[in-house]
Amino acid sequence: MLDERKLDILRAIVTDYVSSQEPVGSQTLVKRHNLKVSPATVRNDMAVLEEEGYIIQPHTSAGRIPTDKGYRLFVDRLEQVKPLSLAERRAISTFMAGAVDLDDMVARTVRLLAQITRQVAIVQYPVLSKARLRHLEIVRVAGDRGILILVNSSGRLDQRPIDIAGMDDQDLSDLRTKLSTAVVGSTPGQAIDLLTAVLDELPARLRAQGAVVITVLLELLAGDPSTRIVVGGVPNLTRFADQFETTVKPVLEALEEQMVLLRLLGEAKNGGDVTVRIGHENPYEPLQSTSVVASIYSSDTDALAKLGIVGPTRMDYPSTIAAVQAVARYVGRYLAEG
Amino acid sequence: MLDERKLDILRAIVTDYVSSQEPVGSQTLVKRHNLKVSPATVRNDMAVLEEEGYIIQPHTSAGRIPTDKGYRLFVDRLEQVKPLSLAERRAISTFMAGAVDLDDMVARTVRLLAQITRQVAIVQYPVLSKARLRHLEIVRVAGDRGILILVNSSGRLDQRPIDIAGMDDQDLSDLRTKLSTAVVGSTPGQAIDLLTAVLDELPARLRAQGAVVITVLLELLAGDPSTRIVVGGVPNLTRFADQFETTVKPVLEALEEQMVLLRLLGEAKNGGDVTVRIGHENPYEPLQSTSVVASIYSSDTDALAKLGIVGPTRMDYPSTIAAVQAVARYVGRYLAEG
DNA sequence: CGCTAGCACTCCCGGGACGCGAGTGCCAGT
DNA sequence: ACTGGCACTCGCGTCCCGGGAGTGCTAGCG
Repeated sequence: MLDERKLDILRAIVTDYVSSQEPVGSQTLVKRHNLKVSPATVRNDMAVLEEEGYIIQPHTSAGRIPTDKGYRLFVDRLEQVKPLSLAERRAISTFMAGAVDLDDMVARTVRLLAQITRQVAIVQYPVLSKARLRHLEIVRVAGDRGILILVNSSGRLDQRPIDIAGMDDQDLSDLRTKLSTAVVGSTPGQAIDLLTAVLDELPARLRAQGAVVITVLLELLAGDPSTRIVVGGVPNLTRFADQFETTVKPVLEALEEQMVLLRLLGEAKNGGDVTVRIGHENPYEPLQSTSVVASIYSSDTDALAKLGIVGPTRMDYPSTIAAVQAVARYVGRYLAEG
Repeated sequence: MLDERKLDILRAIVTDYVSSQEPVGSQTLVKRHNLKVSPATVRNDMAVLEEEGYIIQPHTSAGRIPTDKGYRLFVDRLEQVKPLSLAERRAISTFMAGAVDLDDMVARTVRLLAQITRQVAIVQYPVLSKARLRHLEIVRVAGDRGILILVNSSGRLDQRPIDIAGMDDQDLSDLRTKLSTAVVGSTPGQAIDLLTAVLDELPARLRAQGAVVITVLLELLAGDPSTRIVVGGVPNLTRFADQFETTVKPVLEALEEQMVLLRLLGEAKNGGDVTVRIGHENPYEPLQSTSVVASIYSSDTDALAKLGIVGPTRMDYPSTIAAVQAVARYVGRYLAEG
């Protein structure tokens, strides 16, 4: 059905269209890719590709542009991932090297990704399901208000305000010790199980307050902390001002909605490979003419979180995929090392 | 020079132009604001206003639009701040009521502000210069890596990774106690002074490590934590797609730069009043055709931080100013109460 | 049978002409 | 000091038209 030459032609159409942003015709195609056949032959092949749905004409007597299906085939079978240049690799590692804490690392990652892909970057905060709790603290802030603080082995800090009315410093200290000994050293999942038993061991005097605190603690442990998502490189959208309605506007709207972002990154597979979702393949209606390139990043075997970019379907897939992959790997490695 | 009627006309031009987004002519002006004079008279007055630089014609034989100077006069002398509707006030308080912690509060504030002004909202994290340190903790995360944690009376948490190679748990505990007793209860400013003395009191064995930790701690205390800025309502820019080059693009670029945002909010005065910076008055070149409406928010007498919105110069100043003012007050009150 | 050269056809796009309408400035009159 | 009237300006939408890029088809060639 599609012989080698037709695939070559499709590949040429995609790359040309991506770089020129204009429908590409048979003649220019032959010239630019010095094919060994005549424009007429190319036209015949293009007619077939069009029948099969890989390319379309915006209007009669215009060149062809790839359809989503065409991009899909291109991504699946035709492209080879471009290795990053040495300069780019070096940029990545120096960029990440200076990170001082988790927040900073995520901020740097998103900037880095936006910069090398020149698209809008999305990075989800790491979820360390296997991370162990290292520390639990209760701090009196003022009067009846306190804060419950959790620290885990990845350096992540969680906090939640709690009501500590009616407890003196000794009470707080006791409660803290009880909770701390029960919970420190275990994973969030284990901790949830362990906590239910703690309440019974509390001195009667602390029961009521303890129950409140434990409830908050359970929420904190169970609540999915992965909800946090950071976005960067939004000004890159200005490159697509001509597609305002189809690209800029829907992307801006999507970026404001954490839920949408989660779904966009959502089905990135665990295979370590990069997931590409093209146009209508996106789980979010308005992003019909954009693509999402996403990947899981992880340290060791523990799946951590996802990151990716959003851009027009008409993007440079080989470079973008390579960049996302590289950044995901570097971040994973960085996390593993600390 | 400018009699009452001319001011009325300027006021009418501004409000009409803001709502219609089209240059406004003498005839429509007379009709819509049922002025007691004829279009010809209005034209004469407009000629004067134009000479004085308050309005211009985009081209001969078109209506007039306000200049930055015109908006300035309008804001300074002509408008009266629209009180918010009851529904809006109620929306504000219910919106803020559910905040669980500082992060959440800031997030809610930015969403709220974006929603009621329908512009891009900017909120700076509160800086509590008078807040007291409540707690200091050193946690071993893994092997040689630790975290230094500070909690202050406003519920803010700061953290910094530290190298704790060569210290056992007892050392850590000692160091923690020393630092904690020295510092807890004082303001960041005082703490900086106090810390310099602490090093001498440390047992010789802890000197080297202690110096490192104290250095980090000093950085943490001195470093301006107000750098953090949150942005929201970016999709509101889509309303101004027609002014892509002058409004959307520069704003998107400004939003990416924390420093620029700080400068934009920068000179909001302490007077509790709202600052309006119109067009060329902005300290950032590319924002020539946008205005910034900003205010300080504070609990009690302690100045906390700033918040505001960015939008086209052609915006509804009375409503926007009222909204920014109201939100700033509510947030301040909320912070004061906890 | 696959490829190619030639050719007629389609249709987008940019530029020029044109009329409409909103708006202006000016002047004479009240 | 204001107003009515009037000639003038100019942006904007519409239409028309020619050029050009690109196509599909067909006949011919190896």
